[in-house]
Amino acid sequence: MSVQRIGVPLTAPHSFEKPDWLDTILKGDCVAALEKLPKHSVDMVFADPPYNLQLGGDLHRPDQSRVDACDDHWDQFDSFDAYDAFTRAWLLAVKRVLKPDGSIWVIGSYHNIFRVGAILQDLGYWILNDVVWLKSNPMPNFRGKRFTNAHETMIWAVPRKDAKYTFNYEALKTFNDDLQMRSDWHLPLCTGSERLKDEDGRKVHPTQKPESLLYRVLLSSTNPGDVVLDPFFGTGTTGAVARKLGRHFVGVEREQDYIDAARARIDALSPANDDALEITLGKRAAPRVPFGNLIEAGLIAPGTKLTCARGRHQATVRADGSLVSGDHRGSIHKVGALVQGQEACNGWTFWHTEDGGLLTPIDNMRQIIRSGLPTSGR
Amino acid sequence: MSVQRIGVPLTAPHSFEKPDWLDTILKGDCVAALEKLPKHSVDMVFADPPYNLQLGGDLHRPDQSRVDACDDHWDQFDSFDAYDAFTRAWLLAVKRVLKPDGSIWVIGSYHNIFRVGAILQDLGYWILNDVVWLKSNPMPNFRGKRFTNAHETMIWAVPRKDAKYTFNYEALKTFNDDLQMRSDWHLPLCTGSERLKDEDGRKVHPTQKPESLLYRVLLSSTNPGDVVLDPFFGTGTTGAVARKLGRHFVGVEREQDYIDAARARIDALSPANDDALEITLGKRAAPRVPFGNLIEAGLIAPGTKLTCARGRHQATVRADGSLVSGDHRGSIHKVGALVQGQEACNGWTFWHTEDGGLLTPIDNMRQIIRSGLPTSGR
DNA sequence: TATATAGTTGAATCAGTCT
DNA sequence: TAGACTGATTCAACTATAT
Repeated sequence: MSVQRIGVPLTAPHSFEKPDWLDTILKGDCVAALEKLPKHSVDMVFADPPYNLQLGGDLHRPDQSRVDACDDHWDQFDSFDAYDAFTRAWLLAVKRVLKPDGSIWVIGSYHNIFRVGAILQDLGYWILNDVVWLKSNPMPNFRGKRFTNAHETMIWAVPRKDAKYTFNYEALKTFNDDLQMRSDWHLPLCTGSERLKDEDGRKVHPTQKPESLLYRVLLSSTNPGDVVLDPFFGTGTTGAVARKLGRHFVGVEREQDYIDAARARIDALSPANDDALEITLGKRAAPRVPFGNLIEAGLIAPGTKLTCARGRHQATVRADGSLVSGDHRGSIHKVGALVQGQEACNGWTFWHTEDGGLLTPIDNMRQIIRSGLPTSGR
Repeated sequence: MSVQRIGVPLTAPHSFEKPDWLDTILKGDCVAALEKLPKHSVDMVFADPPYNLQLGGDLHRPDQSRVDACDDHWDQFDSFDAYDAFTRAWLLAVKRVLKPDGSIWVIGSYHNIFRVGAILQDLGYWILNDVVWLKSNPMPNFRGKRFTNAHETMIWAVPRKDAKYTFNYEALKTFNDDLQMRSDWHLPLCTGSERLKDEDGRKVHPTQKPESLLYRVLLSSTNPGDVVLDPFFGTGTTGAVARKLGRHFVGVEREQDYIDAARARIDALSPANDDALEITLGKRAAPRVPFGNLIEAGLIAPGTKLTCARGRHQATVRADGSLVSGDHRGSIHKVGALVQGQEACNGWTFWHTEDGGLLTPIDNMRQIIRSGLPTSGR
């Protein structure tokens, strides 16, 4: 994978000086700072605005340790109206500096993304896709009160319906093993050595995004030499990936601590170093197929009897994918272990369905699900 | 572990006739039809509203065959304002008939889901999760101008912030091979024999949802016997799955063709038997057993020494079920917290009895009480 | 040095009942 | 209604320490 170099040829027909704001971080409120940029001067915008989380008291893990919540002042808003006004203001300011054929990405969670999306549409932006970032290692739901919040949503939009935006279809397809890139991206959180820490080992920013995410965003919707604006620059992930990919950046950030960290981070990079790119490529794994999927898919009905290969043990399937065998209840693995008096058991190969005397391991049905073939329905 | 029965016994203390609208499809506009239902009469709502698709002209595949897009007249709105007014109206009508502790699911795509989500919040609904349905076999993006649109978004919400909603956490966890269920659901489209076709082999409804999706929705947020409302009933996937899972349904639909198809589809079904509908319940569903009961039952004697799992902390049981450890006195939970210097502690899992070097959590004795096994008495 | 075990952590709108 | 009390609840990945 090769990368083109930055740089505008000095002899280009419309040559111009490199603007002084290019590859810098503007300090201040984003709406005010964006007034310093010329109209239609950036090719793409990546924005990670405050999510307006409305957290209650402290949350503790089952081991009693306290969750380090994002409770920073910049994430606090008095009401939805206040958040909407804020959102409308910065999206308008962005629209002025964005080129007519540029595009914008905004990331958010269910706390804010619906408001952002509706306001984007109200302001005349045209949504191209929503892309979901599926986290391979999200924080669990410790109290068991909801589904694990395992994704965030990105909206990709253009400032007008008929914009001729950049989309590197072939590059993305190659990147994705020659399959069209889908709207679901499986990537891990920003942890480990990539996560910026201060001298005391504390994270510098509560919500630093992984470079792998920005890598895909910039690769898909910008060209080398393009200018990428991030109005909520934070610790500069957008700038770091832009530099690695040979794109220009301009950031806006209010907090001096974040600016310092971002500046140091980006200055340490040399542009378009292929080696540096390697680490940004995320892992991708095939999704697991839990036993419950077979029931949903109609491959196994609640009430079905399962047996082991020798017919010694029997169990009945319940609606939630649990098995019952005598007094034993639980997952296919747990009940398989219990009926055998063993510590562990692979339920997929242990349990079988019977059809006319023919025993078939339930693992075979999992293969049907994985293959994507249509199932019979129930 | 018991299961509620379908239907209300006529002799029950607060007996009432089965409402005439139960398990029926109301024909007409959804706001008008919902006025026929009593206030706070449904436990859960699943809504698949029109998507407000704005397709400019026909879409063709590379081989020039026309894509059968969703261009039915019910899916056309003149503007975002019109769509918002429509959305506000039906979400308000739904809020009247939904029980205060019920919940609502709404499914949509990027065309409409941001407006729906923002209006839900504006109307005072409290979002619990957004759940993404990842399609294992989505329609490719034929023009290669965007990412393959491979998912739809569902919003799960309650009508007020402090609602005590139904969430079958343990059942879903069992369903998912003993891992808590996440907000990303990988499920195939509705195809094959499940997809309703007319005599000419054309699909009856353009956006028929897979039963697997509804199966998971109903399993997670309803109990057997609950009433599920679908204000955009279409060809009745919600009703079909509700019947299979021993839930009641009520649907609203404008098109007679859809009503006929849905009615025939549901009438052909018989509900699963009660045993198969039984689901895995968590500890919260079990009756409370005070620590003193173990003493009354003779499972533990006053004066017994308890220790933590590592033997670091010790305490003595007193006749009233309180513990003493140094200067600390109080319940198993309070003393457990005090000796560790923590705010809270689950005494049931913290304290252990010792027998020949073997440590056993006192929670095991609680299991004996709950199981109803005979104890030694006093 | 390699492997095993223990500890830490991540954008989180995270309890229910009785007095 | 506010406060006290009971007691339920976690997954993947990385880091530090121990063997």
